[in-house]
Amino acid sequence: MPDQHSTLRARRRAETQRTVQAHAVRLFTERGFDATTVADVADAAGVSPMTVYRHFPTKEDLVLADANVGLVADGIAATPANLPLTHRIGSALVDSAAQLSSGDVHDPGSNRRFLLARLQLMIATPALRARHLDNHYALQQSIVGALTGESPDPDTVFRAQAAAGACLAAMHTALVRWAEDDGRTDLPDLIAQALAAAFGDDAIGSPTRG
Amino acid sequence: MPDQHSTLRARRRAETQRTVQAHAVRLFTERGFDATTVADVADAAGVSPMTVYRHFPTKEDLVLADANVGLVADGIAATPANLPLTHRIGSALVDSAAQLSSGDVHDPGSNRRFLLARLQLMIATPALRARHLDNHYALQQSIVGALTGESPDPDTVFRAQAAAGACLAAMHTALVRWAEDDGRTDLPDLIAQALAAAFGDDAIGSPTRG
DNA sequence: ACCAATCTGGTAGTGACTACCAGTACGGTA
DNA sequence: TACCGTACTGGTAGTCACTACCAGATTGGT
Repeated sequence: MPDQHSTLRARRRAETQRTVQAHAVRLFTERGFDATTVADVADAAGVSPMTVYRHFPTKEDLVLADANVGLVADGIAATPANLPLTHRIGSALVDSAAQLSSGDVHDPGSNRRFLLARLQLMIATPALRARHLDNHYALQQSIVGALTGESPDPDTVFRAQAAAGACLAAMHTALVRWAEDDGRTDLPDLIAQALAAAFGDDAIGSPTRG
Repeated sequence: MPDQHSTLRARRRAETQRTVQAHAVRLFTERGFDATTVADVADAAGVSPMTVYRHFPTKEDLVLADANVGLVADGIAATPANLPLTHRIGSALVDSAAQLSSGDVHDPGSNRRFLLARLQLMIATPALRARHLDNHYALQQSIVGALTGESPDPDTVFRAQAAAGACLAAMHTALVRWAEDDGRTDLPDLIAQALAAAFGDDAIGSPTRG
């Protein structure tokens, strides 16, 4: 069997995923998440309900699915290990946000606009908000992994978990504010402000921004 | 209409709620949350499935429902307003945990044991974990309300939200550790340690413990 | 004894989600 | 070019959470 699967199949698969997710986010935004059935999404995307479930395990994943998982953890590993934990995590979060929130605010097809629409859905819909916070919990574990490496010391892991969870919660506050402002405020700035509010104004090093 | 409803009706209602929830947590722990249907819970509790839904809006609420909401917010208001935000929130969290986690570890009918069983379910089951984190989000809002009062200044609210979210995330790390240790460690101590790991060892004032 | 409010239960749905099965298109091979 | 294993897609039937809508029973106050 070919371990490197064909590019054509993979591209088609990614294509349908993007199409289905785009139609889903559009319909959810227009009519509301609960008022839109999976069958509606399937019809709009021109596929069968079965195909939707093949690509997205649950209806909620139509909004939550994100290809950019792991970006933060990679950024963690690139920070100097001698800094305090909250320093390292905070800088990585700010940098990742700078990468993800790039793009034009007014371009409706931009990645930034799509991210914003998904985020607004996640905040407004209870079921999505809950799942979104649980994703943060998973992200926290990957950050802890990047911070502690193979260290089996329970106390080290515990401290890293507490720091990572606190940083992510502060970032979440910034994300909510960003969504409420409809993306008009600079997201990395908001995250830095939230981190400063939680950990003190001097707790965050100078992020890599001009 | 009588605004103060009869004590007999209220007591019976609370009684059935306790019974149903106790059977639910027991069955969920024995067989797993997903493998147990609401009908199973209703049968075990000796009521109809309809009655279960009258008392608990969703299956998840059978585990999540907690009468002790508002305890933290009350504790916040009792803290001196001149302390840093994370100080005030942290002390209130430690104090609330001391009240809630009291009771014997070995007494299977104790409130502490029941709280522990529910917490272990919330951590092990993805759907419950997500809802639990969303409850923390609601708790965060109530803390912010207790902190800021009627202040309409957006920046004040933003800073309070960031601080409250960060403190709650640190507490959650402590809760997970407590559940993993099956309640053997002192919960207020764990929370204080988590807060110290996130905000620095000197960030938490002396909690009201001997 | 009577009324209003509440609690409880039954029925018939909707909708998310899951096997199980069949048809079809792709990718590599002879 | 013909062939075959694999993956993608679709249909059917079913489970289960959850929701109106309705009917009977119980409680509290008049």
